[in-house]
Amino acid sequence: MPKTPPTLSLFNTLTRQVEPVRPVTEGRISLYTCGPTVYNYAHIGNLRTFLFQDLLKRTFRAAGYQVQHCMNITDVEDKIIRDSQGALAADASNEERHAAMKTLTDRFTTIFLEDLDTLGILPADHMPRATDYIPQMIRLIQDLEAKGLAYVREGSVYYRIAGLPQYGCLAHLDREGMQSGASVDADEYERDSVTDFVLWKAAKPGEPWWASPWGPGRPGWHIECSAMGMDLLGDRVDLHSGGVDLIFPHHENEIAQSEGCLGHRWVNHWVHGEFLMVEGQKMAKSLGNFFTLRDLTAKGVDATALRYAIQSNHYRKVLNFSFEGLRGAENALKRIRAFRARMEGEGSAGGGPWKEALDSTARLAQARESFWATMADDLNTPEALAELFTLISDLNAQDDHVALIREERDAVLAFLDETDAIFAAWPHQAHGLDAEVEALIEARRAAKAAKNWAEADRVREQLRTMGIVLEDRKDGSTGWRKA
RNA sequence: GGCGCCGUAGCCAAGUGGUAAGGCCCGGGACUGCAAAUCCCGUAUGCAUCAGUUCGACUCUGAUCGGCGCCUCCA
Repeated sequence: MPKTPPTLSLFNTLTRQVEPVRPVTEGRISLYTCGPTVYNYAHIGNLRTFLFQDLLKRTFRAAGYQVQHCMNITDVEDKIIRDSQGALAADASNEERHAAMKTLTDRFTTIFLEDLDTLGILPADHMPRATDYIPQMIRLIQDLEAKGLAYVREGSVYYRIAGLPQYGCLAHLDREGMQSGASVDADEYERDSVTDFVLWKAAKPGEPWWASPWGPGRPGWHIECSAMGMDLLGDRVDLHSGGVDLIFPHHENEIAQSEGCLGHRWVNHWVHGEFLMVEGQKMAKSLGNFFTLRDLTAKGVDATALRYAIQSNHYRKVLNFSFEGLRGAENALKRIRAFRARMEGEGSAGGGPWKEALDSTARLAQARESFWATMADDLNTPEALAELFTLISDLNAQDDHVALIREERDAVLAFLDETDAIFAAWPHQAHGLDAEVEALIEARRAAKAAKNWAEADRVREQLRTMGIVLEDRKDGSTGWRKA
């Protein structure tokens, strides 16, 4: 890797343009990604966003940046309270209410982390839970209060958006438009303006609460990201991301909270991932096309294929998830993995039709350059993968005719490692063979030598059911790979 | 009503002013005992429709049709 990493460009929601990412500190990236609200299983739409964030992070890392990544776990929120308090008696103590909430959020936090692992999503450096940052949130709200940007109504605290000129800059909303579109939340107490949002909610009967300068209550919907983001990543963050639906109100309100407190720009680059549809329709439980990762793996879907299917589409385009697409992804991965296995082996050229000789070193260098140029241009994964595939085609053809030497094969493998560090779908596989497989391969070799084709085919089929695919080579030897 | 996105082959999907990348599927061929893998050839005279700008448009402009999102639950 070069000492100064290459500049990568990303679409910035603030400006609605693809812009180079200029980190506050050269060679380092601070990244805040909005994590889950842990009250249920994540669905594949949620996971698309987390996969996109993983791609974002891995790309910067692979480019040579040191990435400091913070992903929050939101473990206090309306739906969490709704789903965790039902079994409690009306006079349950606050301790009991907190315990019930924690039981629910602990359970789904564990499940969430397992899902991330299944999909090859790297854990963040910081995964703070909102309930561990209540004091920081209170201090932040007090600070906003002191600056005249927050006001109290009946134990709740609201943000006065009229006090922040840049309010609306991310979502590109004007206040008039918001006024007419604003809905009324019957649960809310009186606010100065319907567009003001809540920072701290006064406790209602049956809800867990924390003590605060404004009486018992709990944090509002957006404050945790501001508090934890500033606490863990600082006053100037390079990248902040989430799904497009978070642009408004969540991220707009984070900006209001953080910049109202700091008095200057908090996040330089906001990046948002698009939604996902299923078989051309919105994903909805009522349509029966609502999937969690576990729904899919139970159907035999390979999580890596899902990862590939999602990452082979551009993150800013609506993705149409389909089972046909998943099959296509599996087959595309087979091609890359078979190529990897071929490069890991020694090669045995055998002629065949051939277009023209090529210099594999130069060809590889060109592919690598194109790959990075296209990734640097707003994470254009479809085109980056196209570069990889054309390289594979060219080198397969070359290797058919004149076997690449070990040194050349190793250079190709290094590039596969480099790209796999981003896509996490074609890693090196351990090459150990157990004795049983070894014996079967030998048995087939003997049957072949005796021209006992029926027996040879039977053994080959037996191995195939064990997940081992044999490939007879031109020179008479037999190779194998995992299916 | 306001703001915004999208419509490219059977499916997925880049390109975004200079004459349609790539993947999957499919057909033909080579190689093979047969396979597998791989290679070769083929598969959109056309990029929702119509009109315009231009020497030239999928790419710019306008209109139309269709799909989607946001406008205080939401990945």
